[in-house]
Amino acid sequence: MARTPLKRQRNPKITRARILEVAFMEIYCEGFRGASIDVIAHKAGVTKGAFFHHFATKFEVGYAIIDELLRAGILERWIAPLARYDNPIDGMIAQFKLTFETWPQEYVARGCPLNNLTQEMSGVDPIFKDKSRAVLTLWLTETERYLRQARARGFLRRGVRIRDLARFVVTFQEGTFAMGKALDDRSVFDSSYQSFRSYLRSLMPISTGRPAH
Amino acid sequence: MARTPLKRQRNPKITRARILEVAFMEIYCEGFRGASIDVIAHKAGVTKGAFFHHFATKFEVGYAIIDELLRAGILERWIAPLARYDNPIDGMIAQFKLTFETWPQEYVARGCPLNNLTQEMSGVDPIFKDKSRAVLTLWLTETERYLRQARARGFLRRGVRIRDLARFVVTFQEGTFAMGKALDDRSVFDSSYQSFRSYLRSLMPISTGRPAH
Amino acid sequence: MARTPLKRQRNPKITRARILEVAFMEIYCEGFRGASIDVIAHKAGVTKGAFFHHFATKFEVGYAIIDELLRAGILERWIAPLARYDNPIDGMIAQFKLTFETWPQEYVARGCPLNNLTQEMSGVDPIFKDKSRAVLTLWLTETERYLRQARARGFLRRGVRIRDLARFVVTFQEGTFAMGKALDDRSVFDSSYQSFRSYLRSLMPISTGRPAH
Amino acid sequence: MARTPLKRQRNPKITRARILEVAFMEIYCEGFRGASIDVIAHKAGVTKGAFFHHFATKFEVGYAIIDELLRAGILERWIAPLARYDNPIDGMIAQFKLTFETWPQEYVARGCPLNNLTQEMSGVDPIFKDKSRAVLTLWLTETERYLRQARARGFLRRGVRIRDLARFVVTFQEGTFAMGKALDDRSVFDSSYQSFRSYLRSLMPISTGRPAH
DNA sequence: ACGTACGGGACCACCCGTTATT
DNA sequence: AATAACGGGTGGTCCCGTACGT
Repeated sequence: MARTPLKRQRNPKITRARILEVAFMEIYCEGFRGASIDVIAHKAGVTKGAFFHHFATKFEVGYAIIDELLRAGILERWIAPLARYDNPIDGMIAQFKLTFETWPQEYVARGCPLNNLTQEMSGVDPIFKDKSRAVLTLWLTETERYLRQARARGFLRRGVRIRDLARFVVTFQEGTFAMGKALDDRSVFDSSYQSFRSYLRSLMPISTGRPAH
Repeated sequence: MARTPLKRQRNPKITRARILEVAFMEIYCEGFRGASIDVIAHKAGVTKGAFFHHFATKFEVGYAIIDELLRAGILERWIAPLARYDNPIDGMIAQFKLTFETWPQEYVARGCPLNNLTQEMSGVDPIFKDKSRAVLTLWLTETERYLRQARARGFLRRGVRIRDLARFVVTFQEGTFAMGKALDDRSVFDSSYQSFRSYLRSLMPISTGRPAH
Repeated sequence: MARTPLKRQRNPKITRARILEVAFMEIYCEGFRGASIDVIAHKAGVTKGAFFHHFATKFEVGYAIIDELLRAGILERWIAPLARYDNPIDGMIAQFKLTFETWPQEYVARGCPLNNLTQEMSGVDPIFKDKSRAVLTLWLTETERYLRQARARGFLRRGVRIRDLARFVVTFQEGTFAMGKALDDRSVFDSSYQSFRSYLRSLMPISTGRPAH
Repeated sequence: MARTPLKRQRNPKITRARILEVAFMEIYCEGFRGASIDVIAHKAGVTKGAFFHHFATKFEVGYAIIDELLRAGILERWIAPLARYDNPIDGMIAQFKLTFETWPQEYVARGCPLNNLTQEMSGVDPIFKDKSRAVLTLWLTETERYLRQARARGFLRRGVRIRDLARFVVTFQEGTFAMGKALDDRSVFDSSYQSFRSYLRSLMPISTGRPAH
């Protein structure tokens, strides 16, 4: 059979997606500045010409990662699942646990992709800041929505301030990722889970008493 | 009177300290990779030769920043003050408040220097990871020590797991810095304070009831 | 009445002309090397594919600019008008004045398009050299023709060397454009006009005395 | 004898001068944009690191070429020699002749270095424009000075406008270089010389009649 | 201890041109 | 005829580090 002359693939959507995926991984592993376009292009099996056809600058890939991948990640991992719970508080506790329990061992020391990008780039480039703020705001807003729902359904005490609590929920997750990364020790995930559950339960009405786990 | 030569004083200690201070600021503002040795040297009023005389590599300054500056920062800002409280829980709540209340406005969007460095570099260089882990461990260990003290003094309920709580205390501070940075909004500092205090108080014995703040 | 589709008209002639016009302007403003095909295509409202459909290479546009636009410019601005004068010397003086008086202010600092292209590219590409030489030769030849006519009609002194004078006429115009561009000061145009007229009149027979202007 | 390990030369003045000289030649031959820093560094026997130690940007070399080399060239080739003539008009005619007679054959098609740089870059970068304007202004000013001297000494007719004449002298030289380059024919140099002499003599007082050459 | 010339490498961006496709 | 994906390659810049010199 004649050697097919390495036919040039011509599928822009797939090419772009592949570049984006590879770029995400490279940036996640090496940091935004540590990632090299040459390497990304090479690993994605395209040339730099193709790379720059799909993304005008390196920053643009970063933006796309936030807008397309990380945002979707939050939606999938946190927001969408909450809809399945009658008691959103239970849902949050469960999702918290699930998130960190299923977090791949090799990524413990890598932390949260969104947090990494934000920490590294939000001070450098205002668009990065805007975009990560947008995703975080989405995360916060949706969390707030579910917390309000929880309160309406009687799963939260009257005095609880929804806004502060939503911020706690997100803040503590980010902090947990950061600690896991810094200590490279996933046992902090469980510690965090214990505290997370403990705090949230302390805000439930007394009547909702339930077994200690 | 002898001619006092105005020529540059050759005081290695001072020179080193100045370089370190400038490097810290540059790295804090631009990130480790974003900071340039040329710029650091220039801002410190020395040449690159002087820089490399005091620090063998760029990484070495990073190490020194963690070992000397950031470690000292934790000690001063958190650990040392706790000794002054009879009730360490009150101390932590107060120090949490103080830390974030006095955090300069222009640094809100810059976050925690230790966290920044760790996030950016711990995945790149093992020594960075070791060193930041060491500082974090110090922070955790000392916090644990005071928590144990608190429990011994009856300021914590029996069932509270000290290790988890210590991790919470540190994790939540890191998370708070990260959120403040990402959202560039210091109002999250107050939200975090409310949650922090709320959670810690929920772990106090009931008898210790105190005014609503 | 048949549906006139508003979709892009596929009129190769017009497309080509538009590309050529835009390319001329870009190259005139940015220089040949400074001009980008992407930008030209974009400004012409076509894609790069269309560009390369009409011009095999970037150089080809350059050639077309000389062959079609610049050559026509010389004919219109200089050669054709001379035919309308009984005394070609008067014609040249008048056309010299007209050329520089009507030269748009915003193009003073841009100089002569032909001269620019020639200066930049004649040393790089032999075809550029040939083509600009051809246009210049046309300019020189036609000027010579009119000068000979002038001498035949008694408007030039016997001893005047036609070839040298023709070269002077062209050379000095190029020099004037270059000076105007370099100094970005159109007052040099008037200075040049004074010298041009002064020199040409000094070559007229004495009898042709005329008012001091 | 042991191999001397290619001792690193450490002579900044010479290094800089060598880079500058090579850069001048490369830019003169290839144009500013056509010249490559890699090639310049290589031909100068230094690395890019050394290049950028001496010149912060490519533009800076261009600036230095104008400020240091081209300016000196005008002074040496034109201004200084005029001082040696009792009759500056004769001096200019003689220097005009000398300039173009001694112009190396292989550089005829390259034109005037100052003119080349100016034509290519003055429209692109304002500093280039300023710097070349400064050199041209020097050239014009000094020429004017000698013309005034000539008039004072009775070598020019009363009515001659010094400013216009100075501009003519410079403009026509630039034009001559441009024509020589474009036609790649040094015979235009002689044509220009004839016209130059002819025009300047036409401005001398009648009494100063001299042989036809 | 410090100054500075210099080495060598890497990175982002761009650019011209080709080719598959409609 | 015209589009857009893609190929390669180069170019300027900057950066960390070395080593020579004082």
